[in-house]
Amino acid sequence: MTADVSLAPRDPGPEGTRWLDVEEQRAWRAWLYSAQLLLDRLDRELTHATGISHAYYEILVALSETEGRMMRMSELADRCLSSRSRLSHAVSRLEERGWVRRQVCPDDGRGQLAVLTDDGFAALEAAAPVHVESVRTHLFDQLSPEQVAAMRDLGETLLRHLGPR
Amino acid sequence: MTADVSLAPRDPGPEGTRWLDVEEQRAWRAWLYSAQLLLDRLDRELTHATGISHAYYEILVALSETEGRMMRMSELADRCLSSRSRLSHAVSRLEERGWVRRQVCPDDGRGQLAVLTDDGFAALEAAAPVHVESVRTHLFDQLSPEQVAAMRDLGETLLRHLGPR
DNA sequence: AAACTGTAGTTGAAGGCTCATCTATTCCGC
DNA sequence: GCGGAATAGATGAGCCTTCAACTACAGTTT
Repeated sequence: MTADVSLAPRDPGPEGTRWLDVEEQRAWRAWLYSAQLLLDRLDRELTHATGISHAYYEILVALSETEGRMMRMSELADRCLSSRSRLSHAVSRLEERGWVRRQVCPDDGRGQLAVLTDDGFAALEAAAPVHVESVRTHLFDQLSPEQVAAMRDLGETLLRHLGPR
Repeated sequence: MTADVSLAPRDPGPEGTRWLDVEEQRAWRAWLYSAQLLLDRLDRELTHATGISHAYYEILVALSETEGRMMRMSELADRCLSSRSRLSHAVSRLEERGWVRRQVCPDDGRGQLAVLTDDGFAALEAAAPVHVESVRTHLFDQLSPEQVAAMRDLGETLLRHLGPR
């Protein structure tokens, strides 16, 4: 029924590949589908209700949390799990909206600071309740406290392996 | 520390928004980051090792699992959690690679069948072990059997809410 | 069978992401 | 303080996704 296994029957012998068994496939598919659907749903609802994609939202949030509402580009990229290039493009677009501006970093002539403007902060303030409600509706309202604990445990376990680099 | 809450202190009163508490934030952040990192990692490893993105991989897998290795476009889109438009573009690109071809649906003159070619199947056969190994390394090898069970439970619970529609 | 409505799929434009490349600045060893 | 290596960030091309039309066929009504 699933991806990775449909091929297993055709290459059954002991040839080194650690194929997934039926239970693993189910777990994997359930995780993958739910993750894709949830991320997609949250992004869509936020975008349609506020005009801010989840990617932009994360940038605005990161900036809003710092002293002075400003942050070095590369630090911001790390926080947002974004590549430098992607962040640079995104900040350019946020600049066009008037929500962020760039400023040369005083300490390091190579560096740039991304600064959240008042308009940007206002946009974030308007979007936050919408997003939180969305996360509640599609995630927390669906889960028991035990499942929330398991979700956290799972996430933190994977994070220890995957990053934060 | 996180997104959704950084704004909570500034709008503390009882104004209707069900903000996340500290525990919920941790769970949410852990899930979000781990999901983004894992999806990204798997896609990157597959793409770099085989030239097949995860999105393409899912299309090839879906086709490979059917009788005759062919499927209606819209059914394929549903299986891959893809929009019709996105799938249509993707199939066009796979057609250029010679991995899929289109064929008018005999039953329904409006419909198209996407058919996996032998080359496409061969490409999938080459990619599958790479992908499975990646999923094992970054997911299953990191988790206890209990965590795998929890992951499945979580995914299935969310799927009941989010779809499949 | 003509007209309407709904469904299947495609298309093109616009925005977003990735990758490779490029510039500017800092750091390091001498 | 000079020259090379490393770092910060920007940029442009190409690919991918989305969105809003658009075409074509099917099913339904009259």
